Order: sequence, then structure tokens, then C-alpha cells
Amino acid sequence: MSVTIKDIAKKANISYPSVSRALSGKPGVSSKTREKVLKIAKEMNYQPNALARSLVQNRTATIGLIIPDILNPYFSETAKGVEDEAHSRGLSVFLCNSDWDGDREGKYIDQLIANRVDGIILFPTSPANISEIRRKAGRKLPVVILGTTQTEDVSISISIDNVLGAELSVVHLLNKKYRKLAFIGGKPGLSGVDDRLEGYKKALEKFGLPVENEMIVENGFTFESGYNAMNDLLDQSRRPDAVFAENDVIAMGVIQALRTRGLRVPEDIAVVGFDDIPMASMAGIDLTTVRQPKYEMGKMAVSELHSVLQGESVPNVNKRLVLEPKLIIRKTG
Amino acid sequence: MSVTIKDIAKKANISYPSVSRALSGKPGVSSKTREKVLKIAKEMNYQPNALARSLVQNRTATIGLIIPDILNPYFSETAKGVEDEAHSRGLSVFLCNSDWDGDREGKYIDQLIANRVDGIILFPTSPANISEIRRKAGRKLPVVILGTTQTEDVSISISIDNVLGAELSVVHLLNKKYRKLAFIGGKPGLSGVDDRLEGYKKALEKFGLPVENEMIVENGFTFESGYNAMNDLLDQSRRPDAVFAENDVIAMGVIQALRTRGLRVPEDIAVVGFDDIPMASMAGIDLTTVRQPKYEMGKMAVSELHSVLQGESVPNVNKRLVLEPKLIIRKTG
DNA sequence: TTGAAAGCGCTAACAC
DNA sequence: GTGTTAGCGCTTTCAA
Repeated sequence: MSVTIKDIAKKANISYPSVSRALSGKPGVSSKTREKVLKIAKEMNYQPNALARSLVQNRTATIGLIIPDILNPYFSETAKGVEDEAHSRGLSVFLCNSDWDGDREGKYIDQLIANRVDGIILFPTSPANISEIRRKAGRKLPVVILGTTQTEDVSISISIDNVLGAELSVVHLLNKKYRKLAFIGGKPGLSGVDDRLEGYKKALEKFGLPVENEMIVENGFTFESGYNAMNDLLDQSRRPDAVFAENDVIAMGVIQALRTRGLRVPEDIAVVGFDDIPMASMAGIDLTTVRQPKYEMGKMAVSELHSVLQGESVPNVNKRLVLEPKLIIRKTG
Repeated sequence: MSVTIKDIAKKANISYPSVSRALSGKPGVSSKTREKVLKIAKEMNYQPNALARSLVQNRTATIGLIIPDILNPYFSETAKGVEDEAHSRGLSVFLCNSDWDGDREGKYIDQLIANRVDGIILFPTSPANISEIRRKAGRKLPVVILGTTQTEDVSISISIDNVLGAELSVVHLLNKKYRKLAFIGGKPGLSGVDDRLEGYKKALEKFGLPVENEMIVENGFTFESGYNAMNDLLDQSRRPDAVFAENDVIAMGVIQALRTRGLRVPEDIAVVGFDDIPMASMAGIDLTTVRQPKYEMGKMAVSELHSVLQGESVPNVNKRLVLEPKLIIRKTG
């Protein structure tokens, strides 16, 4: 077993609470004993036990982050923001990858609560899980919901204005005289992404164009699903002249499908994405897309948790932070 | 405070150790009381306290993962492998992003040990930290080192044969009659990447070509560092006709620099990368590169830890797992 | 300033 | 099968 404060106390000939006080920098010890304790602790290679401390203090300096897919650069960038901000505030992060699986997400929530994290940041895969986490988290555990403002229950949410983001980019296509616009999305159900469909429809209506169901495909959030969805669309009798993809990874799959078939982007079919992942700006890709402040959203999530933990803000209000999307025009649309 | 086994015991009129036995599925309770306990636990919305359990059991079902840069798809894919395998074995993962910063890495190691993780998976930023983590981890805590076999101390390491990987790809360039090959790397010091430089040199020697120092730039592991390094090379009087980049992210930066200057890849200058990140296979990129089994390496790391934890393998041997790299020829070189 | 005692929530060893 | 007791390593009263 490892060295404990009792071992140090024995060696220093003092009581172990004094060692505790000395190590944690609390008042109540002479600077002389403090120095002595610190020296002995170092000599003995003492490693504090955060579990024991957490058990009595009822806080762990630990937070949980649940995201659907760490391979999607959108989420890794958010995760980086969370990680950086947490580190600068002395918090450790449990990373959980739900894989767009609601059950797995649920298990992770239980795991995090069992580990008594001080807060949870969740990018939900379904609206049902938002109520579930609120129920499980109870009145005390702060939760930040990312990517959607659909939080009937009390919690903090951080998201961009998705309707506006989609509208901006579809209007852009329409201004460029594209008229047959497809929507390739992930999965209906979450407000964050449903809002993008709404923005798409809104833009079409603004131009007096009909919403055609055969032009709307919702197939999953990955590169492959974008690839397959585009191929399906191309096999239809009526082809779109432009595509609005619900995220950049889908857009990349769409472009892959087009180029594989020998079609040019945007000359034959234009493509716009959503998120502005780093790859989008690469020469050879040059994806027109809608920028989200991903990294900042991750940092904000931790700040919000932290201010609740510090008692600076009330834990159980329904606080919605809605950020601005920004259209980034490049070459694909 | 939350519901404890004592609360359940009170309600069920039994002792709380019986509740513990019932909940943890251990023998020593009648199936009747077990059912009763389970029912009450559910009613009261009991959430077990993993901290308390860990404190007495001296294990946490928790592991730590320290990587340099979650934004690099190479690392996010490794992280995904770790995460998936950990989840399937009931382990939670602390994610730590060292940002190529040795001090930050050191702090994370302390943090993980304080949280009494059952094992650590480390992609080290410097060889010094390998000895440091071994010293801190002591005799009992298993450590898996990723990306380098440079583990003088006892620990498990998982890596591909980097010399061979680099050699394969440089020989490929040489076979294609490129003769002025630049090496754009990250930072010297870690065997994993130093080995790639060695492979580069080995290939040149094999063809009787000189190793020229002005053709070797080591500048950092990011897109920007690749971009800048290539620009510096282009400003020199003598230009390379091909570039071996130490990883794909650097290679993307290199290509970006070339295209921005109006140079064609590979007609003017060929580029090969290393890692085979998903982006590499994209139409419009088509990067020739060396594939590493990233996801599998992440899974393996957890399996190795797990078998040590299960007592199936000895904790403190120096076990080196060296995997095969694979050259993937696409269009850039 | 220091020490003694209690307790965080749980599991494990031992009686009954 | 069940209860009693002790203790994991630490912080936090409360006395001295």
C-alpha cells in the first residue's frame, strides 16, 4: 500500500490531522512543522489519495464529458476546449464517447454519477436523455447541455442559433441561383439539428420554392452516411443542383461521392457544410460552411459548471446561451 | 446528501452490510431479501458511491489516458480505441491532453495517481517523462507507453516499426525517381519519431544518396508547423522535389503551402505522410502515407492493462509490442 | 498551534 | 443467511 498521512505523522512525531493541515495549506500549523511535513512527504514520495479526500469533502474536482463521436473533428475540438479550461481550473475530465447510442449514453451517466463528478457536460443523442440526465442528476449536480437549446427541464444549455446558421447558408446558395437544393442530415429528433432543417425550409419558402421530401435525406452523422446518401440521391431521376449537409463530415462524404462519380464541385453540384472543421479550409477541399465556435463552447461549458460550483450562479435555473453562427464562403458552394 | 446503503437498510429493516451484499450480487443473502433490497434501492433512486467502494477495494475501475493533441486525428482515433475497449470492460477513462508540454504531462500523471487510476496509457512527449512516470507509478501501477519502444524501464510499450515505415515510404519515392528528398518532422527526442528520421536516412543511403542537413527540418507536429516548414524550404535556393512528412497533419500543412504557392502535387513536388488519418483518403487530398493501426493500438493498450489487472500477466516486465506499418500509395507521391 | 475523536459510504472478516 | 465490527485515507469539528 502507498504512503499515507499517518506514515508521515509517525515520522514527524505529530498527529496526522496536523499533517493534513500542513499538506493542504490550511491555517493551524506553525510554518516550522509545515516545512518539516512537506520535506518528509517529499522524501517518502507521498501521493495524496483524492478518493479519500473526495469522500469526506463531497466533491471530486472531476467533471464528465459525454460526446457522440470523438472522431468527428467538431467534437474533438469541443473536447479540447473542455479539457483546456478544466485543466486551468484544476479539474480532471472523464471522457465518454456515446457513439450516438442512447443506451450507452445512459450507462455513462450512471458511471459518472457513481464517480461523483462535480458536473456533467452532455452532447445528447436524443431528447429523452435530456430529461433522464436531469432526473438522475437531481437538484445538486449541475449539467450543461451542448448543441441544443431543447431543455424543458432546468439546466444550462450552450448552442449556436442553428435555424439562422442553416438559413444563412441556404440563402447563399439560392442567391447563387441554385434552385434544386437537397438536405442531407443526420437523424431527426434533436432540436440542434432539427433546427437546421427548419432553417433550410425557411430559406426555401423565402424564395417561394417548394419543400420536396425526396430532396431530404436523414441518414446518420458520419462520412459514410453522407457518402451513401449522396449516392442514393444521384440514383434518383431528379438530381439536386446543390446540397446542404448538416455537418462538415457529412459534406465530405457527399463530395467524395460526387468526385468518385466524376462530378465537379461546385460546377455540377454545389455543396455546403456546417461546423467549419479544420479540414474544411484545406486547399483541395475549400468547403463553404457555417462556423460554430466549437472550442469556445467547450470552454464556456466548463466555466458555467465552475461558476455553479463556486456558488456564483444558481444551479437550477434554465439558462440558455445562444451564440452566433457565421457563414464561411469558400469554393464548394 | 444522497441515498446510502444505510438508508436502504433502515427501510428494509436489515443491516447495511446485507444491503451491500445484495446490491453487489455477492452470495450471502437470500434471494428474497435481495429482491426486496433491489426494489427499495430503485424506489429510493439509490446511486452507488464508487469513491467509497474504491477506497476500501483499493481499485477504481478507472484508467488514465494522456495524449499530446486530441485535435490530431491520429490521437483521436487512438483515444477512440481506448475508450471503446475500456467501456466494454467496464472501465472509465480520464482523458488528459498534454499539448506537447512535458510539465503539463507531469501534472496529469500526479492527478491520475491521486485519483488512484488502475492503469495509465501514455503517449509521452519526451523520454524524460517515461522514467518519471515509472518512478511515480511505483511497482504496482501498470503503465502502457504508446508510440515508442524506448522504455529502458519496466513497462509495456506498443508501437509500430517506425524505421521500417519511414524506409518503405522513402524508398517508394526513390523508386519513383525523386532524388532531392526533404524530411519535415516534429521534434527530435522521442524514439518513435526519431526512428522515422533514421528510416529516411537509411533509405537514402541504400540508394547512395547523401543526407543533407538543409533538407531536414524539425519544427513541430501541427498543420501550421508543416505549413511554415515547407515555406521555409521553398525560400531556400535549392528546393526538394519530394517531401517526407513525419505525420499526416504535417503533410497537410506542407501541401497547403505548396498549393498556396501555385505548385502542383506531385508534379512539382511529391509529398508523403505518416499515420493514414481518415482525411488522407479523401478525394481532393489522396495522400500517400504509411498506415498505423491506430484504433487497434488503443484497444490493445487497454487489453494489456486489463490483463495485468486480472493478474493474467506480470506487471513489471518490459514488454514491447511492435506492429507492422503499411505503405498506402495514393496520388501525392 | 496541536491532538483526539468522529465520520464520509462502502466492503470484508468474523461471529452467530 | 444475517448482523457486528473494523477500517480504507482523509478532513473537520471540538478540546486542550
